[in-house]
Amino acid sequence: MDSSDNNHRHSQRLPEKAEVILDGAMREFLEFGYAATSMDRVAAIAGVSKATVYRHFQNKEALFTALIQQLAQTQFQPVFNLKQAEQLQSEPRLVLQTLASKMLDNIMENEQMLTFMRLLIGESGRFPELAHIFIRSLEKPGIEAVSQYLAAQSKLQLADPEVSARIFIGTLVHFVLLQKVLHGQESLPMERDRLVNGLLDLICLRSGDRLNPTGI
Amino acid sequence: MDSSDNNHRHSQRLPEKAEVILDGAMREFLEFGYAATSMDRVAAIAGVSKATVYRHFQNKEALFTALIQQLAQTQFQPVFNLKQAEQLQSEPRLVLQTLASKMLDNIMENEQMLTFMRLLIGESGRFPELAHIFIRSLEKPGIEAVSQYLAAQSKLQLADPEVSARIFIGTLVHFVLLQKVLHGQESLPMERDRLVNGLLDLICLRSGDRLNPTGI
DNA sequence: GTCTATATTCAGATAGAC
DNA sequence: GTCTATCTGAATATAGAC
Repeated sequence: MDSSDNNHRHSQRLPEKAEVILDGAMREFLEFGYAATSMDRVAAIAGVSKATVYRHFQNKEALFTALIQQLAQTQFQPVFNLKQAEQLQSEPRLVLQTLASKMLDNIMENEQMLTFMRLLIGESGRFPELAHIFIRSLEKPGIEAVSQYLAAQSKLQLADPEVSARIFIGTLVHFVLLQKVLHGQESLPMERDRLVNGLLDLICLRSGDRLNPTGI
Repeated sequence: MDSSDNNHRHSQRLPEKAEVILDGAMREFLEFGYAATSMDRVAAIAGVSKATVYRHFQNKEALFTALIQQLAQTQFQPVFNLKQAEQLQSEPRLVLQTLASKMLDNIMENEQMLTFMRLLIGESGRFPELAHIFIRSLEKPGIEAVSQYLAAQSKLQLADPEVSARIFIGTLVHFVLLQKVLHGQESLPMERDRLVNGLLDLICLRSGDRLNPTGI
């Protein structure tokens, strides 16, 4: 009875079995996808037996959903840390440029993140709850943060800040999707800074700032 | 020897076995994904034996790539038919609105298309050539058509039409991805017309057209 | 060309010893 | 709690008759 609590005695930094299993599961699921990942390999990589895996996770689906939840809420969450300090001390265009840069850096140069996107979108038909987690942990906070920031910039005079936020994020996400996720860099090249600058022009230029050569 | 050409004698409208197999394969791959689709079920749905499937397609990968190629180049190609007639007789904003409407109708209300996007993105890591086909058949023509159209509209005075085209298409694709592919309609609602109008405002409004209330 | 039957491998999941 | 050993079903692919 009292011999069963060797779990939280002084094992604060021995990684729990569940963690080890999740680590192995991450590698496998990200590499092979859901269906092609075998519980045999998950167990082998974690260095435990298959029975142990099944003692910690009811079945393959449960392991997968637990993993995706963990990834969405820890590994791949950051990005939208627009501190108020930064927001206030710069021009909106500079703030947005910094944000776009951070966002693209965090995603495009992180092969694991790209693989995660492939996996999650690919399984979004069979695991709609996981897609929902992705939206709540990543897309929704992102859109809301940008939206609120844009709404607070009276200089920009944006008629619909939430729509502007979706244009901003949508353009960048689509860029990542095309260039990296779908490997379109060579067949459909586009310089990153060129796109970002054009996007910022569209969002930030108030009337009178655009060239105005001929009539009107 | 000469008994082997019963293939193209008068069978012009008896569907060939390969077609029947591809039809069955489409249903299976779209429903279950690549790894979880079994050649047994493909054969059963097509009404042929497994050996027949393997006589027409070298293996599962070959069947899958043949299928995706066919889908990308026939089933899911249309969309960007901006006839010159339409282009010339309307205001750019109206042309773009029509285009956005057609595009969203064609994708958002077509569950097969959404499933196809999930499948292709999900397998883009393991089948990069297929992602490339997707880009060449769908994304590239789309971006180029919009880009050329925008470039020809001198009224719009767009500094970088190709970037504008990417913003236009990227915003719409991301909208589809969020609302439909990832099932974000309830958790992150956005009215379609509101987004499209805001997007058109951003792209089409020349200087002086925006509200200009206070100073400047 | 198409079938039936089968070889072979491997999957998810569990029983029972320790 | 963790292991070894195993059940059961299903997967890809092929051999060989017709």
